[in-house]
Parts: sequence; structure tokens; C-alpha cells
Amino acid sequence: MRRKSLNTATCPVARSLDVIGDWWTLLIVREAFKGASRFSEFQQGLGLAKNILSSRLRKMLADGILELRPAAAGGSHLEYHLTHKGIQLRLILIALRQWGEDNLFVSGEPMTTFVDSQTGQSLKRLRPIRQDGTEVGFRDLVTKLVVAGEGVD
Amino acid sequence: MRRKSLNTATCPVARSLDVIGDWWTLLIVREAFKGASRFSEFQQGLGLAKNILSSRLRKMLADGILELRPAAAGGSHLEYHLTHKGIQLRLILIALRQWGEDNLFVSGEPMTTFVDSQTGQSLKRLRPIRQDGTEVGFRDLVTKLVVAGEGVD
DNA sequence: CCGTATCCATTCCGATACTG
DNA sequence: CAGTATCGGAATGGATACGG
Repeated sequence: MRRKSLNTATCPVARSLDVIGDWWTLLIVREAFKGASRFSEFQQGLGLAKNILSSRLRKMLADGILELRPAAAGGSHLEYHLTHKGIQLRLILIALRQWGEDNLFVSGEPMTTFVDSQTGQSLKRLRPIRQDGTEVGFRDLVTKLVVAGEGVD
Repeated sequence: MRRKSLNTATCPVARSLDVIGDWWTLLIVREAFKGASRFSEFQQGLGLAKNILSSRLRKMLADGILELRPAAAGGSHLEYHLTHKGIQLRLILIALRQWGEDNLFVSGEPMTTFVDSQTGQSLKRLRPIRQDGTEVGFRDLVTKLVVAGEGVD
């Protein structure tokens, strides 16, 4: 039987996973951030089967994460580009990356990391902070039911 | 054929997805943050089949995300608790949550959100910042190859 | 209450061949 | 180059029945 769809869940985590919670989607987004925009670039960068890539790209277009745009340099071609919604996934990639850097590598292994292209500086670890700028402790978060669109606090 | 394992990739995003990149693992972590620690609590909170839950819990134990501890209140029972490695997944949950809140709900829908249990304040959006505290623009991130354990910049 | 074992349908994924 | 079509093996997921 098909997995339950989570797209009506009240939990945003569940809905997010329903859209991007598979192995390839976020890696496609990663490639897009690295500059990939064509079918072959994604395929070579990821090494996945073409039919899988095809179906993922189609789903990501439908989900509004990618959009098709004519090639920049006059080519009569269509390219896949991140939408605003897709660009915002960058935070999730950074969170995944930092967790992986801190927990999945042993000292000495080669590893890629994000650096600022201007200064070469690396990034600080992301931290959850309250509206007033103070930091939230590990266990000090509770879920609360609100109505979307009505500013909380 | 089995999906390629990504656990030797140099990209931390790929390795992270190899460990937590399926639909249930992060939801189990979410339940654990909400206080679930027993098999039945996870099962009722998520509504997934018991065999799936069983295999996921086992894998998460093997991956060091959960650990078994004797029940707090003298019960002769074992409970699943997040390890430090598991607790650090909180950032990923927050990133997923904020993306979902911003992109997957229409105004008026009921939605859960994180608030600070002390003050009731909601959280600010996560932001990537450089070591010097300044904010990084959307496209100003490049991946760079480094060696794990050697501090970058 | 805590799982494990089995069964079955669906999906995922890779490989390959093929079209425009 | 950019996909689509098809195949087969493996994994996923739900339901149920069963043992500790």
C-alpha cells in the first residue's frame, strides 16, 4: 500500500518531508546551487539513472522548486533553475551539511565545506534564537498550534 | 539494484541523507523531541506499521542517533532516547519546519510551530552567517575541499 | 506491552534500448 | 543532448498474526 501522504498534516516538518523527503531531491537542489541547470549536468553530477532524474525533475517542477527558463546565452534550450521556494531550501542543505560535518566524518577524511566566495570564510554553526535574539536551549522548544498567516508573537 | 550508498561521499550533505534521508527517521526524531521514548508512543504518534518502526529504530540505534536506556521511574523497561548526535538533528528539524511554514501552508490553515517553553516566543528564521557574524548572500557560497578535523579559517 | 515474522502490493532504482 | 519506455531486482510500507 502506498505510504500515507503527509500533505495535509498540521506539522510543517511532515509536509516538508512529503515534498523533499527522498534521497535525490535535495541532492538535485545541491547540484543546482553548484550551478547545474541542464539534464546532463544533473545526471553526471549525481550518477543516477535517467528515468529517476526525469521523474524527480518533473515532480520538482510541479512542486514549484524548479522552473524551466530559456537558456541564457541564446541557445534554443530550456534550463532548470531554482525558484525562490527552491532557493530557500539552502538553509536545509546547510543544516544537513553541518550535521554531517560534525557527526559523519572521522578526522583526516576529505570533505567539502561551504565557504563564502568573497572572503573564503567558513560559516558559523546555525543556532536557533528567539525573536529577541537570545539563544534557545536544547529542550526549551514546544510545539504550539497556530493559524497560518497570523503572526505569532 | 540497490541504491548507491553515499556513506563514502566527500559531501556531508550526501552522507547525512544516507543516514536520515528517508521519510520516517526524521519524524521519529521529531516524536522523540516531543517526549516519545517508547515503542508504542512512536507508533501511535506516527501511525506507521510496527515492522517499519522496528527496523527504523534498530537502524537509528546502530547509527548512534538513539540509544536504549532503562526506564526512568523504576520500570523494568528500556526506552529510546536521543543521543547527543540525535539531539543535534534539531537544527535540521527547525530548518525543515521553517521552510514548510513559509512555503507549504496557505493562510488560515492550522499549523504547529515551535515556541520557547519559557517565554512563549517564536523563533527567528535561521540565517547563515560568516565567522565574523555578517550575513551571507544567497549565491555567495562555494564548496571547498578540506580535511576533516583541521579547522578551516 | 514490545516487538518479530510473514505476506503482499507498491514504489524505487539502475541498466539498457530507443526516439527526436 | 534530452529525455521516454521497459525490464527486473530490491526495498518500502501496510496489515495481520504470532511469541516474549
